[in-house]
Amino acid sequence: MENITEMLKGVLEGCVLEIISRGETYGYEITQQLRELGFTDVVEGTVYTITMRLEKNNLVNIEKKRSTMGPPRKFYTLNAAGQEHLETFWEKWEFISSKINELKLKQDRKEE
Amino acid sequence: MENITEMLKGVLEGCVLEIISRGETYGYEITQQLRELGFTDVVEGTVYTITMRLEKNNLVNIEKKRSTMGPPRKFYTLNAAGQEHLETFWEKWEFISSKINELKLKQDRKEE
DNA sequence: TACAAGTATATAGTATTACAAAGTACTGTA
DNA sequence: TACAGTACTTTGTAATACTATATACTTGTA
Repeated sequence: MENITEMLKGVLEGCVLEIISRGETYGYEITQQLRELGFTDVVEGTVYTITMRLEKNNLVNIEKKRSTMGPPRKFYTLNAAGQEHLETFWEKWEFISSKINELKLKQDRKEE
Repeated sequence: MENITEMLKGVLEGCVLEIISRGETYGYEITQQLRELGFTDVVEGTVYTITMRLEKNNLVNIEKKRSTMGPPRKFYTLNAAGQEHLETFWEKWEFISSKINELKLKQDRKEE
C-alpha cells in the first residue's frame, strides 16, 4: 500500500505504544513489528522520532542492555502514564473509526 | 472527543471528498455536515484549506451560485479524477483500519 | 587484514496537514 | 443604521512522518 503516510499520522504513535505494552522491546524491533503488521514502508528514523517523543513525554521506562548482535539496545516499557495514554489512544481510535465507517456505510447505500 | 486533530490528518480530506460525492455542496455546508457526523471541532478554515487543495489538484468542478442567505456560494462536484481519488481513499482506509484493528484484537487477547 | 552486511541508535532538514485567529462580504431584520 | 447569521478567505503555527545520512558494533568471508 503506497502513500499512506498522511493517514498514519497520529496512529503510528499509538501502534508503538501498543507494541511496547506487550512487553519490553527496542526501536529496531518495533520497526520490524510494524513492517510485519503491514506498514512495510515504516523506517527506523520514523520509529526513533516516536520513541524519542515517548521519552520526552515520560510515557516509558528505559533500560539499556548489551546485545550479541550489534550495538547496545534501548529497551522500552510503558509506565502508568504510558498505559493511560494508550487507553486514550484506543478510545480516540474507536471514536474516529466508527465515524468514518458511518460515512462509508452511507456511501455503500449511495451505490445501490 | 477532544484533541483528535492529529488522528484526523489524512482522513479529513477523504471525508470531504465523500460528502461532495453525495451531491453538489459548498464549504460552509461541508463544515456543518462534518460537525453533525461528530467531528464537532472542525472549523471553516480547515475545510477551506481542504477544498482549496482539491481545487489545486483538479479533483473537483466548481460553480459559483447566488444565495439568498448571504454571499455567493462555491458549489463543488467531483470530477472523474476526484471519484478515483475517493476510491483510493477508501482502499487506504480499509487497509489501515484493518491493520490497526488487528493490533487491537491482539491487545484484547492480551487483557484476558 | 579488509570489507561487506546486518543490527541498532541518532540527527538534520523537509513536506504535509489541521487548526487558531482574524478578516471580508452579503442578506435580512429590528 | 446596527446587528446577527451566513459564507468565503487568509496568515501563521504546531504536530508529525519521511528522507537522507552518520555513527557504531558484530559476524562472516575473501
